Amino acid sequence: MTKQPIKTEQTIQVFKALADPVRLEILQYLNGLDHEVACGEVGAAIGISKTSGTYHFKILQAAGLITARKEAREKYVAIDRGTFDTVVGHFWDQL
Amino acid sequence: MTKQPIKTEQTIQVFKALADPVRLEILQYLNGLDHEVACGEVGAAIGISKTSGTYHFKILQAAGLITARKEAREKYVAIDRGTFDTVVGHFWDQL
DNA sequence: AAAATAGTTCAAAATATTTTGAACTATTTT
DNA sequence: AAAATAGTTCAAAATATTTTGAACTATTTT
Repeated sequence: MTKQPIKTEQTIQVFKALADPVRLEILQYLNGLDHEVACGEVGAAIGISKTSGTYHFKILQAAGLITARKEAREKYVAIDRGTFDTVVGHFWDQL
Repeated sequence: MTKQPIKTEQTIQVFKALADPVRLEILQYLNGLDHEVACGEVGAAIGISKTSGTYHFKILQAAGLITARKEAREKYVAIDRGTFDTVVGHFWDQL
């Protein structure tokens, strides 16, 4: 059971996802909660349009920084700190 | 003597600097060394043009990820792990 | 059944980043 | 003094990211 190396592509995807003020606001909002919330709640809280929300949540999810679960009409999102900790925590080692 | 909060702008600048394959290669090269080297050596090692080097080294330096010192004709660069550790290490705290 | 709600898709426009080459400055070598 | 070397500057072109609005799907409320 040896540790999996992290691919450069994943590292870049995560850093790109983190390198945007809107997405940092989303993460900040989610980080203050200990439960999932609907995308609409986040969007309303930080003042972005639905369309913009769809775009940014997709990037965060693809990077593994949030989890997303669609239930009927709504999509529930929550922060996923594991990806950050893994990718960023091992940055120097496997750079 | 309380810790300084890190501004969102700096966090974004650092993540943006890290979110590029050329710059990751530069950091990887520098990370394997324990001394400064001329920009030209790095550029030759990873196969980029002088112009491209100038562009990327400037971004890395502005983000605080490398130190740069001009001596006569050459510019010597070295990795600066402190910025990464500070900005990224405190990410969740002060998000 | 109609209206409202939550979110998505698509394409166009706006904006930001990266690459490229030519001309340049300053320094070192011949 | 001329040539070579290390890096910079500038502007244009190429590419990537972000924003916007209209039309849409699926679900829930009235």
